[in-house]
Amino acid sequence: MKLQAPSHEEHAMPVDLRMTPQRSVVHEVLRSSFDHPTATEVFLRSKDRMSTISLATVYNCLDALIEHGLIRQVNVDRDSSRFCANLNDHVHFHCEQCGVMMDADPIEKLDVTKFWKLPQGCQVTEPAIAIRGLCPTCVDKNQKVASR
Amino acid sequence: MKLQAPSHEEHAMPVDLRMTPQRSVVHEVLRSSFDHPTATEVFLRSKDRMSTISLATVYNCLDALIEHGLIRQVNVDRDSSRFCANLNDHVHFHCEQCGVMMDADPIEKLDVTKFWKLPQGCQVTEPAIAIRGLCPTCVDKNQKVASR
DNA sequence: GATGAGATCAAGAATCATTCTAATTCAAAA
DNA sequence: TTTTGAATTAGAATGATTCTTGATCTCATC
Ligand SMILES: [Mn+2]
Ligand SMILES: [Mn+2]
Ligand SMILES: [Zn+2]
Ligand SMILES: [Zn+2]
Repeated sequence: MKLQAPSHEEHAMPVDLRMTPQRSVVHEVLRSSFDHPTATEVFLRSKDRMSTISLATVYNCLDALIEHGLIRQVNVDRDSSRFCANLNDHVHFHCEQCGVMMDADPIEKLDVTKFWKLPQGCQVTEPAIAIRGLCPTCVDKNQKVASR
Repeated sequence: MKLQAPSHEEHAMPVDLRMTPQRSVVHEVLRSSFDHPTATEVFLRSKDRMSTISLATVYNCLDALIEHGLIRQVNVDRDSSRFCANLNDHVHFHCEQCGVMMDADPIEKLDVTKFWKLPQGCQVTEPAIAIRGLCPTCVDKNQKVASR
């Protein structure tokens, strides 16, 4: 993973990203995906639109799009990174059984210092929240199995 | 990552774990470490106490100890897993600059449904919270650099 | 329109944490 | 003591990601 301390003077919006055909395709794939695909999944979907695109290029495009704030990278544990074109503030619900990942919109801002005693002198950048559980499909599936 | 749906009938406490010399050493290393070492770091520290222990065994021991609830695995993004012998309910503060990881004890229980709109029908198992920021040491270091 | 500098793309190699395999050793039960 | 399954170990395999390197493209300038 690339640790990249956000500098305070950096702008929220991209300055200049040459929107090449490959980057367009990758961006478009993500904007029309709501399941948070992995790099390989993005690669497969991109090939439908541009059969010559390579996995290396998909990784390059994802990096470029992330750096310019057009998409977000989502990590849950050490699983493959997933990617998300929803730029609104949100966290992720992750199904422990099938792996599906869904957006969860914020209701109110969480002040971490209200909930946890941070070590003296720590400066909080951002809490990373991932909500684990069972998606509706898996809840149903389990109920059916249990009642047999 | 090992996806392992927690079954409802499983017991919270370990039933039987043969406490072999290697498992003892790994456990003892973790109980005397407060910096959340990686598997390789656990391996190096274990070698001080048992020079013949192998990395494969350390991985096996960590798995066994985790499965029996004697230690916890901590993941931040896709970095190497870290391990923690603090079994009290707590979350982790992770320094973005130096990578140090510290425990943060809960003040009050967080009800995720108060803060985020979960998709209809989702069953929450557990929220995974990691707090990112700068540790006191890095805050100081940066201040000194800035004032030069 | 031609040229050159720098960005982008792409194939394949390298990396590295982790898992797997298979052979050996160990330990508790019979 | 023999048996049998578990534990240990070295080393190979895996797989996501990053790196390297050469080809290709873009676009400003001539
Ligand atoms: Mn999302
Ligand atoms: Mn801890
Ligand atoms: Zn599911
Ligand atoms: Zn630090």
